[in-house]
Amino acid sequence: MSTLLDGLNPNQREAVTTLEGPLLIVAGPGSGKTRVIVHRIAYLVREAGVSPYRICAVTFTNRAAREMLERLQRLLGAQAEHLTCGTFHAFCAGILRREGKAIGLASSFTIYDEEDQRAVLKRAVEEAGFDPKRYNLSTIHHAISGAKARLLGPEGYQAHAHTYLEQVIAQVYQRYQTLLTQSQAVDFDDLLLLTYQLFRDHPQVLHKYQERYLHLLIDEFQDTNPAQYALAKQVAGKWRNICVVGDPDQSIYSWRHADIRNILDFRKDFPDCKIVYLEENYRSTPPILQAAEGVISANTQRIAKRLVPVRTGGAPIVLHEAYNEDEEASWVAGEIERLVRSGVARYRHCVVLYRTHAQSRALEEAFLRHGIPYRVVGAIRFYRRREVKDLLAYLRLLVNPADTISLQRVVNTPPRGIGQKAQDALLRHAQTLGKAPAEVLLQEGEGIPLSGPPLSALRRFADLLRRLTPLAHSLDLVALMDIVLEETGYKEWLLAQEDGEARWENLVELRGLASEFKDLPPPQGLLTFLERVSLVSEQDELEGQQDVVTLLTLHQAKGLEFPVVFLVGLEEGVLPHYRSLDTPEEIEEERRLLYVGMTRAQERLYLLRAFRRHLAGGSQPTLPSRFLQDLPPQVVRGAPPAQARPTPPPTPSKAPPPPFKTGDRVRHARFGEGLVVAISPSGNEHEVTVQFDLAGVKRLLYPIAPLERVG
DNA sequence: GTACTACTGATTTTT
DNA sequence: TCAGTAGTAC
Ligand SMILES: Nc1ncnc2c1ncn2[C@@H]1O[C@H](COP(=O)(O)OP(=O)(O)OP(=O)(O)O)[C@@H](O)[C@H]1O
Repeated sequence: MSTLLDGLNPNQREAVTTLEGPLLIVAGPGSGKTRVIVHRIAYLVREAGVSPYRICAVTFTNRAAREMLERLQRLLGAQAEHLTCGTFHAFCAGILRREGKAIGLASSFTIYDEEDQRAVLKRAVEEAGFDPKRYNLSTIHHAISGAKARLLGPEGYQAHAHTYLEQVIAQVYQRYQTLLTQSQAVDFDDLLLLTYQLFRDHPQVLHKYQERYLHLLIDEFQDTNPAQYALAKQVAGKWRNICVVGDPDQSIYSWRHADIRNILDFRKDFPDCKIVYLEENYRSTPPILQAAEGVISANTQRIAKRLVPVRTGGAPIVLHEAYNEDEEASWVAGEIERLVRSGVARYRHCVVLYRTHAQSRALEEAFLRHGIPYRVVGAIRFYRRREVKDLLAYLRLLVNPADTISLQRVVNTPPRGIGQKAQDALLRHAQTLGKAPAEVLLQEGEGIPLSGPPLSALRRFADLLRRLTPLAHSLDLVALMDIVLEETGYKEWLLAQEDGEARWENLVELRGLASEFKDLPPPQGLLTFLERVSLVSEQDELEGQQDVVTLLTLHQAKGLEFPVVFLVGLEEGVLPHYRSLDTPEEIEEERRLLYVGMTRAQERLYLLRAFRRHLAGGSQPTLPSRFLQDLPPQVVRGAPPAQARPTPPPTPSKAPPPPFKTGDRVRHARFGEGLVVAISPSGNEHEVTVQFDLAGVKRLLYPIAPLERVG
């Protein structure tokens, strides 16, 4: 009966059995946070008699959601199916599908991925009258995404736009949003923002969900953004049974606008909240935990937490310095071989973690040489492959003719003689009619200012669309895919391409994935499939069964645990990454990334660095990561720590004072231009506080940060 | 309109 | 080092 509480310590029990009111759980890695969420849900259902239908659990990744559901299925059986369990994005997508009408969004709306968003953005920049080459699309995209994460629509952003660049962005944002709306499409951030606005402006819709969700639970709360927190407050507004779980030291997504201040705000917004601390670590051996503590305690912007290992004994951390990345990889491969041969571990117990995907290459080569089975959770995601996106674009277009980006993608793929000029004519014509281009084609297609071969090519394409569109509503998904591939000539064309066979295989695989949805009634199967494809990424498919070594980025490793962990590339420029060296905040986040990586390990932890590494062309000498200095020597075996602490980065003993003063305008390679607010000496450097036009206030170390005076 | 070549420019992390 | 693009030739 109370087996649910048996495997829990007193604090965990308290967190599981405190059912009423707001609850904040703050705890370090391996302290059982996720376990508490799972058991709390099971307890709510089994002991408190709460209907699973009335519980909503939010996770950080789809994979985490699936794992949580699997664990709950074991505890609750079939009842678990009625739980709502997913990421904020998936949760919002579902709400918008059902309730979007209220804000003018058709239930067949399309979710644009990064690439699609960029295409829209480029067009928005042009249409707003700016030269897309003069503005960095990534900067603008990041700014718009940041605005949305802070719940600012175009008008709201405009109101805060002071500098010229911000004004430009405000106009582009406005245009970008119009284009999305016209295409009945949303980007990732819109999923959150639009749901928030829907709830805000349509109380009757909000009430429905407020009433339903008696309990809301949020995992990895330290990596939520303001929009997500606002949504959580809306949904929990009626019952106020909101339970959030997080660890500020594991916050590693601030670049995606996550904000740890949500934890502080939670205490302010719910002053009656109960706070539970979990202070026992069940995962790692004491040396691993001690080493990780050593690293994280060097962060200044942090509140120390107690974290006591439950386990005893344990091997010391192994530090290894290799000559270059190839030898680093070989060493890892050799060590894994040794562990497996001696029966200490199996392949599937080992994981190799790195800062960037590019680092996986040397490892893969070494594993191939050594005949070690492995799996990389890659950067080139399956669903982003050209041929996969082409087919998906055809499918999207059939359910959402307003989707102009998809139309542009497929209208001349395979080549049909509809070039840039014909496409422009169609787009312009549609614009004057106030309709979507594909709708113009579907309806009559007359009046397009074209003649001759381009016009007949366009007419043939219109016929194709007219033939295929009704099939989306009558055929099952797999049959539909087959017909589309045949009728569009895509299959034939693809197979005639250079690497056509291999790319065709990807479509066969996609078809296999789609078969899961083939039994849903016609348009539903397609809609569900398209949504899944937009929200699910490859690492969500991480299956634990096969006996292979796993290769992951540090970000992907969040929330996982492995008996044996190898962390490679512990060098200045790699970890901390050279693109994250400019502000103390960025460097602290890099340090947290290392902390997250180290605390994945249960039994054995290896830290590696290479003396030389391939960067931008040639092989270059490296310096050991500054974070290695903070490893307590008594828990480390391997290269003497003294070696790991030559002078911190390339700082000459006395740096020159900055050639600017408070009030001057300066330029930074990444943050753009801004105003110097303060300068103060800091060690050998000067800490310069700059109010950037776009990037906000940053503290930078001159001359480490590339700042130059302008004007 | 299409296909190829030569050049440029920029290099993190992802729901 | 390489990928994406702009420009050119057919
Ligand atoms: N009371 C307990 N008794 C035994 N094992 C426990 C207990 N609590 C947690 N564990 C184990 O500790 C490990 C870590 O738990 P869990 O993944 O829930 O921690 P977490 O706090 O979510 O970690 P992280 O923040 O690093 O993701 C798991 O293997 C879990 O089974």
